[in-house]
Amino acid sequence: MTTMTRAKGATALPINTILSGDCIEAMNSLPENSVDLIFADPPYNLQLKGDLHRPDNSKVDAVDDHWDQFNSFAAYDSFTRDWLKAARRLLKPDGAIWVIGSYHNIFRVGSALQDAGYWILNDVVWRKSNPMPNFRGKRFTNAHETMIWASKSEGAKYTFNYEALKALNEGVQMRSDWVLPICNGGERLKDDNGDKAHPTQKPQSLLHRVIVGSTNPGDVILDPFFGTGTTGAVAKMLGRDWIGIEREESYRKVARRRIDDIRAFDGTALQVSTSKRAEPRVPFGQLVERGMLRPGEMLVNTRGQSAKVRADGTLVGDGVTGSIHQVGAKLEGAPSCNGWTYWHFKREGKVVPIDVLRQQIRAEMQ
Amino acid sequence: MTTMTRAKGATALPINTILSGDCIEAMNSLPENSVDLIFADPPYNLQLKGDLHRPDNSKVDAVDDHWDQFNSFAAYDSFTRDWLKAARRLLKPDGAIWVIGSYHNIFRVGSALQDAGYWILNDVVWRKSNPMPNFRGKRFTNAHETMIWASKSEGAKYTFNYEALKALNEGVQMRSDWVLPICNGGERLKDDNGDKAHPTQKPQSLLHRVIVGSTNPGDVILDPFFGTGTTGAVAKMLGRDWIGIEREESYRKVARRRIDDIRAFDGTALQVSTSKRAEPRVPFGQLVERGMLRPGEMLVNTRGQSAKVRADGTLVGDGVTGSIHQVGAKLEGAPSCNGWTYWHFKREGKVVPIDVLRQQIRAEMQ
DNA sequence: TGGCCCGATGAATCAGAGC
DNA sequence: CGCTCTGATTCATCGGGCC
Repeated sequence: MTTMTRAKGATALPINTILSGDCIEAMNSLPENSVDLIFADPPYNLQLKGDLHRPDNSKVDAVDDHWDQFNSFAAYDSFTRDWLKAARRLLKPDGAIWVIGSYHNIFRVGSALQDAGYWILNDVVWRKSNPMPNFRGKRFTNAHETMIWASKSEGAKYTFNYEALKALNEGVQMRSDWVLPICNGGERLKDDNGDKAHPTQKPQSLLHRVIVGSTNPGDVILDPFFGTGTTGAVAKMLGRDWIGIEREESYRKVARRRIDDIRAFDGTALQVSTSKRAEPRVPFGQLVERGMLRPGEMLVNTRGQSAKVRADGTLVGDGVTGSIHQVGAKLEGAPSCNGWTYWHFKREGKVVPIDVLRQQIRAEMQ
Repeated sequence: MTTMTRAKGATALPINTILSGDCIEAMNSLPENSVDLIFADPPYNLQLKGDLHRPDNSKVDAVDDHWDQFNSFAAYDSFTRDWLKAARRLLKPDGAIWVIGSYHNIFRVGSALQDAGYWILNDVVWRKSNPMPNFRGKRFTNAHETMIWASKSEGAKYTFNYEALKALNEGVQMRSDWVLPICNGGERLKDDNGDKAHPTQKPQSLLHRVIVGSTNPGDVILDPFFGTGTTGAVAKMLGRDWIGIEREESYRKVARRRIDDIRAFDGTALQVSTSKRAEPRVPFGQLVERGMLRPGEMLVNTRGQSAKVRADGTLVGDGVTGSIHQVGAKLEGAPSCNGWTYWHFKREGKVVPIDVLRQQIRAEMQ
């Protein structure tokens, strides 16, 4: 699988190869100004305390691997500065970098990028369509991760395939928020025991969008935290060259086998990246938040019975508190009720179904 | 509009007032540990080079006000550290802060928050349903902003109205990505010339969700970059007290007029759904004391296993003696168990969860 | 073969009161 | 502060087994 090409300088660039060892040392062994794109999924520095159980008492498989352990923010910052510096040396002047992270580390990474002279082009939010819930109800569902896209320096002529991304997005300009499912099912790589081969494998759809949008065929893409090689797999499919760096032999082994099995331009696994979303669900509470209905306002049904809107989007009526559907069902003595068509509000003497307001929101969202 | 209350210390807290002047000095004049929530929309440190024009050659009205100019990252970081420090002094130990920003500044802010000892709880993405397109087609549509929600320190007992937010989201737990429209139309405040009064006015819907989710009625909310007072307006509507700090008289004037025109929602509309955790605790032994269950009576789980009730409110089953929770956990081999939903008793041939008896007691208590 | 039900699981900084 | 005990808490998806 190893192929060597000559870079501008004297040193060879080991394209389509997985390098072993520490990523900073490995990067420093490569020629400067030789790489078109870097995609990096560094350790997130999660600081997990005790165990976490689901409500059904099953235990959550935590990311507690040794490679994610740092003693302090200072240690993490130092590590981040070092690998970002080594990475920047490798980038061609018009090259770019993507880094993915969560709130645990992404603010450190973003600051370090700016301090190192990179120029941030966008932050892009990966909105997970199926994230793990917050089991204890103590915070918001952690439903996204953040990617930072930056050029090597201000004013660089980075690659951006605007029309290709627009086509991927059904003819509409690609936005900075991408809705994509997490990596599971058949795409999730298993080890010989049938367990997941890597705790944080990224979906190919995410890399597909990154690579289509910010490289051209024949470009060289480096991933210094290669893991099980999603970057290399998608790069190969899309006719780009790649270099991976990975410390753990177990990950390298899985990645090698995976990439060897891929033929270029075999995009069957990527169909999910263009799949259409279902019609957006509009929570009734959003009508209250947006001021379309006031807390305290009365809704009425066709029989003239009424219920009061509360600040959290629940209704109070007939001695019951609950959703528009629940209170409607109670009033009707029915097992269920479509609150959207059941309830009405008054404006200028007229009685209007609340579904009209939902239609307005959907029209804006289109 | 000015109201003064006495804080714990000697200094008065000027609630429901807009303070003028520099936000750091103003914050330092207020008593420490006196504020429940801080919402901050600091300058974004935008670095716009030259004017931006739409495809039809019309000029985009950029954010280039003098208050948004910083000469370097170092100057911006210094400013950020200073106001975050002053803000942290004001927060009650169990208080929290929200800061909103874009990729230009949010990584600096996030790092500074962590360095100052705040503890990040979530980052929340405001996904704009109608953002300004990227006119030049050189980047992704900048379609979101990022908010960071943090407690004053690790382990603090921050306020999170989980059930209210879940109700707002039609019964599904609230995620870290919020889809809300930008502020325009009638909500957008105009100055006397009919131009927009403030370049970055935030939508009320955003503040509604923040305030419902992380404060209780009667709490004090401080906004050190008050602008045209969205925070104060929504706080007043929702029955919270507020303090604004704003340097520009023109913004203060618009904000004062705006907030004076608002009336608060009535008390029952402000009540939100609460968690079971808030309900009074009922010892299982009380069911025995009150004769709702007899000592010697057998309880059963859904698998038909049984345990005997003792006079002191403990159970004996499977060779174990202990609380309803302990014996249930032992039978399931689980780390914990909610005995109230796990155990059932028999009456007239029917199997009834013991939680029904707890509900009876709670109904009598209310 | 199809439909339904059940179990498993995913980058997670996930409790609070009482003594 | 530390220890003990109570008891609250989940969404989307995939795959396997069963009828």
